[in-house]
Amino acid sequence: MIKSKLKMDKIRTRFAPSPTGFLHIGSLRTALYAYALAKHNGGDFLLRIEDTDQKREVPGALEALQTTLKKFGLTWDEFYTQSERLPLYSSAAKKLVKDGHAFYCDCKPKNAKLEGFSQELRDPCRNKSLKSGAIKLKVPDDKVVSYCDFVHKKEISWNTDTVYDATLLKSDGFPTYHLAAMVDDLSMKISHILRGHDWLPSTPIHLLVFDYLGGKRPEIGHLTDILSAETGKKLSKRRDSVFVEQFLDMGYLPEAILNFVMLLGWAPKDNRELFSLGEFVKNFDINGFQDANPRFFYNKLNWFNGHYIRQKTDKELIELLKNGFLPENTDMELLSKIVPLVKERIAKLSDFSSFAGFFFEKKEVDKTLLGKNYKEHLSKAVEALERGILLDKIPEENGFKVGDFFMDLRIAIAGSKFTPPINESIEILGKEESIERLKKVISNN
RNA sequence: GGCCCCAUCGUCUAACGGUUUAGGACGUCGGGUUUUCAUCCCGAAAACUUCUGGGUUCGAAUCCCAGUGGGGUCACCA
Repeated sequence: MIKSKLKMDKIRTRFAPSPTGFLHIGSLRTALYAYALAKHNGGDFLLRIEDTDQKREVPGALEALQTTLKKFGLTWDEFYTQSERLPLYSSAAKKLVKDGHAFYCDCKPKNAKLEGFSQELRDPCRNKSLKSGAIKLKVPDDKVVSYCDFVHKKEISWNTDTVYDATLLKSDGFPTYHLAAMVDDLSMKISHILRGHDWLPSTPIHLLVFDYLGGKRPEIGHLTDILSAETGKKLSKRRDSVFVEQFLDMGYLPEAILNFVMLLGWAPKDNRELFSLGEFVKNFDINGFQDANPRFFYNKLNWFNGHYIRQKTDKELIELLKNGFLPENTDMELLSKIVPLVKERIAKLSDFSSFAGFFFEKKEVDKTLLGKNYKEHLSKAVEALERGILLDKIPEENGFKVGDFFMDLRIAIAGSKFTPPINESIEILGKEESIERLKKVISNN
């Protein structure tokens, strides 16, 4: 019997962000998939910083990026910075000129944002045989370039008559993405390029560059765009929360964000939904990629987050709450008593204050919420507390309706109809404070 | 506008030509547990039969074509 398993080269993927700000939620997903693709097959996952546009670089962005990636458990095996590899790109560009696949251009750079801008397909400098300036790709006429996308699992092709003479090396000596990324993917022996859908239209440029540079072209796959639930368009910084750090600040857990995002654009055959990073890597299947753009709905994110919050031990949850979700100078002993009561009531860490805020400060009591017998209810409760009698006995002894009695109590103590269990809350709050709050409501006409 | 991608419940998706009266999850609604809310458990509605119209086939959500609709992209940014 012949076991014919194709001996594949080692899988090597990369995440290649530019250090221009926070980590986009879509980028996190791209990184996750690239990581899983590599790790599922025992391969390497590289982090490559594409900092070839000095103007857009944001100080500190690189460090922030790495910190965030690590929070999600996405660790890399190798690290590269393009700005430290400049000679590689310029010599590659010069080789392309020498081989007749690129040319120098001394036109002044155009700005796409300017009004009346229109891209010319064939650059006027392509036959001038200039000896200096920017270097552009000499796109051949009427040729078909194609590749098989491993996300969409289909062949995609272009006629080069629709491809413009893209700039490869800028006049400042820095490469553009079109050059740098291809040179690097080749030299770093990347086996699979996984990137956003927005790169799909410029893929023919990259195919040409790969072919002219020589060597084995990596597999290429384009991930779907994540669409805004409201607009149905790509998530935008202006309207939507798009940065991972924003979600962290809102009180979403890394496990939940990761789990949510992995199912936007990928699904297993058995429709399983709960995955840790490790489980995802184990179950990862390249056939699970989706073709259609998903929408970012918060419902499921919230559900995942609630789920993962409940998975935490009280101690772990306290540590998480310490990251900016607690009132100033929170008493830790008090907190450890409160946390078990709110754990299954919150969907986000930031919900803590709305459920447990009354433990730390007196809340305004809206009298219209109280029942018509509230004074009687509260007076008996005060009496019981003062004499140390169990509150549970009060309704029966006085002929109160149990629900009404405790509801008035709840509102007077916490200022809300929705609270943690009121008996336990009173115990935590203390007899004195509780009595004081009840009396205040009784006397405040 | 040119080029490219896409199209199953409100949302994320399963179904890879026939076990489909299209399955699951979130959300919604109803019920149970509970002194509230939440958790948890049970159940229901939900895709004018898989955007529309053609074709291929004994048979199509699944393959092909067209239309329509949605998205992306057209820089010396990535």
